[in-house]
Amino acid sequence: MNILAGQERCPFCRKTEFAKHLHAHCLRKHPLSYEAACRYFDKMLVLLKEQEATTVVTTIEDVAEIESLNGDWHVDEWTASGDQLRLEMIDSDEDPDLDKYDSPQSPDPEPPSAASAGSQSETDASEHSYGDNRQQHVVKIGLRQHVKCQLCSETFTMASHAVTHHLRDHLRERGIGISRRRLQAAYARDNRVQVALLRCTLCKTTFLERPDRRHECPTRPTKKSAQSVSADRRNSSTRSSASHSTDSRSSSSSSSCSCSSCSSTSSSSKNGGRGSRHGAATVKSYDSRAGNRARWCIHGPLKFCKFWRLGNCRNGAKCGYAHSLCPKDGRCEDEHYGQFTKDRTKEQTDGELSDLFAGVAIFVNGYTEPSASELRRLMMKHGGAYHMYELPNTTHVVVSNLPKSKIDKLKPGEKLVTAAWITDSIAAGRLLPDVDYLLYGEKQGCAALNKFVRPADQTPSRSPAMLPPPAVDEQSNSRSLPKTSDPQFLKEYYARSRLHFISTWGQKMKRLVDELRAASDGTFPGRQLLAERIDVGDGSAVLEPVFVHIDMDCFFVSVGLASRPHLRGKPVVVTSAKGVGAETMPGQQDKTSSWAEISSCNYEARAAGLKNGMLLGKALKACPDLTAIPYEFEAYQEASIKLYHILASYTLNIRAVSCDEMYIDLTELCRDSSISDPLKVVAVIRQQIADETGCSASAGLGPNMLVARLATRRAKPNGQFYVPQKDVHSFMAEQRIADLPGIGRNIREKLESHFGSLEKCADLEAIPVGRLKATFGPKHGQQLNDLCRGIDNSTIKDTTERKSVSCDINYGIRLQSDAEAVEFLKNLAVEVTKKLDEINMAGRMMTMKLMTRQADAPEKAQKYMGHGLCDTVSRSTTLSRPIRDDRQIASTAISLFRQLSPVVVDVRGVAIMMTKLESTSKPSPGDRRQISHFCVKPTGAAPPVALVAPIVQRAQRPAARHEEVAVRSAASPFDPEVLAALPDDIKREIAGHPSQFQMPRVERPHVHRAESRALADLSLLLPDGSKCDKNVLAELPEELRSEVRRACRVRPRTETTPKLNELLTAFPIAGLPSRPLVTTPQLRGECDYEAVKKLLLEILAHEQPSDQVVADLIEYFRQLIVFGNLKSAGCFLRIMDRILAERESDVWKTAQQLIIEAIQNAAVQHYGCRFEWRS
DNA sequence: ATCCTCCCCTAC
DNA sequence: TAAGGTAGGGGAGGAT
Ligand SMILES: Nc1ccn([C@H]2C[C@H](O)[C@@H](COP(=O)(O)OP(=O)(O)OP(=O)(O)O)O2)c(=O)n1
Ligand SMILES: [Mg+2]
Ligand SMILES: [Mg+2]
Ligand SMILES: [Mg+2]
Repeated sequence: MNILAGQERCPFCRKTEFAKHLHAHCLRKHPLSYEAACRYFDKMLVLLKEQEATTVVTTIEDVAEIESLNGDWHVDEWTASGDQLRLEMIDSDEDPDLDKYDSPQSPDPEPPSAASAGSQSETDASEHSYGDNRQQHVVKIGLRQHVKCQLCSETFTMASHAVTHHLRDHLRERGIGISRRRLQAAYARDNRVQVALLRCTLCKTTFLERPDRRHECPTRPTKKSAQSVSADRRNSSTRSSASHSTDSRSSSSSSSCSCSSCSSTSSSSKNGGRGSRHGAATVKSYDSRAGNRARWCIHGPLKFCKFWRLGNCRNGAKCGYAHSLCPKDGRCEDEHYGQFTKDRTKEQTDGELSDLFAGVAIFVNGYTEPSASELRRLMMKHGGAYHMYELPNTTHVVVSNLPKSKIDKLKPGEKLVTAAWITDSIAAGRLLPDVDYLLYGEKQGCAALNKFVRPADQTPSRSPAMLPPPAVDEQSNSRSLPKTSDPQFLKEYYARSRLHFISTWGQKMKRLVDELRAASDGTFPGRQLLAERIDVGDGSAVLEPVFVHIDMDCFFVSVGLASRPHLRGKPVVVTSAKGVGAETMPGQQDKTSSWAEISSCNYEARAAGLKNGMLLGKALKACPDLTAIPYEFEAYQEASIKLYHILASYTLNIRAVSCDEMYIDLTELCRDSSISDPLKVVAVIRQQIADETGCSASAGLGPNMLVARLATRRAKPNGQFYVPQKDVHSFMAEQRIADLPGIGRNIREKLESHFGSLEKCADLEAIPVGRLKATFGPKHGQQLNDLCRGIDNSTIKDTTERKSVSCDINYGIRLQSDAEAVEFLKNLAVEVTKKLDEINMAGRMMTMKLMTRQADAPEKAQKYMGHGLCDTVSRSTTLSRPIRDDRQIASTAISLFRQLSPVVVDVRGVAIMMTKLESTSKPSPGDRRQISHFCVKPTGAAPPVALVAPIVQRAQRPAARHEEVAVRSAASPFDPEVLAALPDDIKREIAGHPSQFQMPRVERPHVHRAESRALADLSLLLPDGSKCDKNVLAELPEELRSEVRRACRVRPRTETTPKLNELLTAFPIAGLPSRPLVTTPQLRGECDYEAVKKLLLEILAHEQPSDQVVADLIEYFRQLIVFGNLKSAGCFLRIMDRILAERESDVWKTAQQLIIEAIQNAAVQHYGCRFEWRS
């Protein structure tokens, strides 16, 4: 199998150096995460190597790239001062003559001194004999030096992508975030940078320093033949020390070297190949952090957790546990990624770890000082456990006060302590007796929770349909969610999702402001009211600009309480969790573990530590007296519209932010009306809001929007606060950094990890902007700099037009089959189309985003029907022209979905996003007139009914229901023999991810994953004379094959692609009937050319095509294109063209256009060029 | 430099 | 049970 060697062309991209390019494909072109791609590639290399005993690494870049998987580049020191950056690497050689290290008599290797940096020799890479077959490839890389690969003699210049890439990774491991780009810039300035890499070619152990001469490669010189290696792999019992696991992920647990001294270190070599390290005392690798002890986080063994590398954590938000310190030994229930439970523990770099709290497990109940997250960090650091919830083995509950409710919750054997117990113990350096900090109470009767207390003025007979969803059919029977693919599912979901509502309203309010501006006659009725209530035109007008930020206080709760005055003063939340009324259901359901989110909580509830977005269960623990009221979306919308109309009666210098929030620029009003005190104006406005909506609003005033917004925080609840320019500095200095808009949890943590604990803006101000930019990038750095100084030059007018339209559903997605997925995508496409129609735009680019269950996540998420722990992948495609037709959107979406080829049953979230929007001059067919929902003056008596007018349904076409031309694999999904032939570790991997493979799955027999096409595609695309042994590919794990397939599928986007017809010539195999096709495009079950032709002629004979027929044809042609059956596609298209040319029917003409357009889109997507079918 | 894709982050 | 949507800004890294 020489496909990887030499100059053989890549069957996919026609380039040479297959491995390199496949790797590149893996890295860039397919939707797996980078880490996963690397792993797969790595695995493949090992596999192929073992089978062929041929090196596949042909360039130094490959070596370096592979090494990056090990994280074995090592940065010894990093210093930065101002813009000067200096990197010093451990240097393996002060003496360029590396051979001397081989000789046993060579002087003891000294750790290289930093001073040696910059004195590099010409020798960049050398190979030296290490006795027998043991060899060291020493690759030195230095600035402005050429690096020569010993293997292929290819030379590279310094600061190659590969090098900066790895340096970047290593800096990240050390908590230093510095981009590749900046590293490269640093290289350009500092020629002392060097990197040394020493790697044993036999066992692949990598050294960062000169290897200890005691390194004894466990791989004996006897070069095994491919056969014997194979034999080894087929029978694990015969494995010898020379055939260590090829996959480090399993090597840590199961590979054991027959050599007694080997066991402890065998697990730490990621690329361990066939060897383990003996006596490699000088080895320094990032694995050494693990201390040779297998450690686990919730994702499995620590060393394979892709979230582990701090700072390198693309999805870091999702690993909620301190790696290696997971309180539950690798399993945990905390999948919630929201702001309150995500609680990713920061790296423990400050101070010593200890076992102070060994055996102690705390649960923090309510507000504490220090905060729960700090307590958690402390517990992690000092050997204790931190429980998100009260668990049976919780030993201490930490509280700061002791309301009865907390005593009520006390379980036997549990101790209530103050946080001081923990802090004092740490300060004392020993575990102080908890008895001094205990807060005991007698267990008393359980406090009952009033749930969903009805509005005081309403009888229970009020339509229950008005509870959360105003408009949902009752016929959809209550208990469970509709099937994901059911059109009812989306409808119902959108009727109940608060986030959908507030998101939609946010957009609508922006439009409302635009409409009000457009409709304005220049008069402002509100200013008359102003004139009545305050002195106008008396004083001198304010000179400086005045911006006001207005935000309703706990908006949803306020609206809800307007009809429930008896609940005022009590802690109240709005949530979807349906508790039955306490009065009707005596057995109070226990909601203390509810995963429902709180939408809004009032200020009484906030006193107990509640926040918007918190989980109800957690909230109830912190505040057992809580009252929950249901959503009243109509009422929120009404209040919101009133709010905007009120403001618009004073000024149209409005920036809509959300349904309960906006900025206004009062400068003009104050100047025009000669008002000296803007606070008086604001007071009048707020009073009017309270009068008309029954809800309070707060306002912040400042010289810009940023300061105004922060002033609002101070003003809340039901207040106002003005920060004039002269006070800005002092005001800003005391603002908490976390309160700055735009600084969320992650950025705050990153800030802290880089610059230590920062509390106030004054602390942030002290950090030079250059450092911020170096850490966060130019824009974010500047933003941070400006934020903490209260600098904000943006204006009220929001001139930017819409950039994207998307529909995301990440809840309730449970798909059983490909057909269901297609149905759902069609439904979703309709929603996207509606949104595009609303704004009269069409999109030229589509992005599909999928969330899929993480391999080790349970199938049932903790939150009912939630997405659980997921990986996210996305894929986008640029279309030949903007589209806004639901069928085209659906077809593109289906295609993208197929390209992402997820395990359908594991899909937990789907999003379609249209970008590159262009406004459509001409409304598309079936388009409705734009309806202005909002330019209706709300009056107290007549609620703006028009505002909630249901969206006009599109003329219902029969749902383009077509049998997906199912791609079925004739072959058995996964051949057990192939499985048996795989190396043990691969088998284990397979066993660990059963869903990745088509193992017999009785429960889901109908799932035909797109991967089943992999082999077919390969067999179609591989040139006949290829030396590529298909059997080898067949032996790859299926997931690997699918990677290869994807790599093949993904058209090279950037390089010039051969014309499709040339491709056809280049791969004439596609149409050959002799070639056994594993899968075949089918039209109505027919796949034979003549049969399809006959069918096509029949179809074309009809007077008019049905939508169904058009959909079938589109899908069939799409399949032909995807499968490379271009000849057939061309023939059929020409037949169709010929026949339809003499046809009168416009319907057929349109259909033909649709079909051709779909085909061209598919062609562009898959081949990068249009299909010239007429020739 | 600047573009593109695939993310990540934040806010309501 | 539960309804975890969306838009915009921006960074990383690759291609050109
Ligand atoms: N995670 C969140 C945040 C907000 N909202 C909804 C409910 C809020 O009432 C409304 C407005 O959000 P705000 O941030 O303005 O919060 P509140 O108005 O509830 O409180 P505040 O007084 O702090 O403005 O948006 C939500 O459903 N979920
Ligand atoms: Mg609010
Ligand atoms: Mg809720
Ligand atoms: Mg708000």
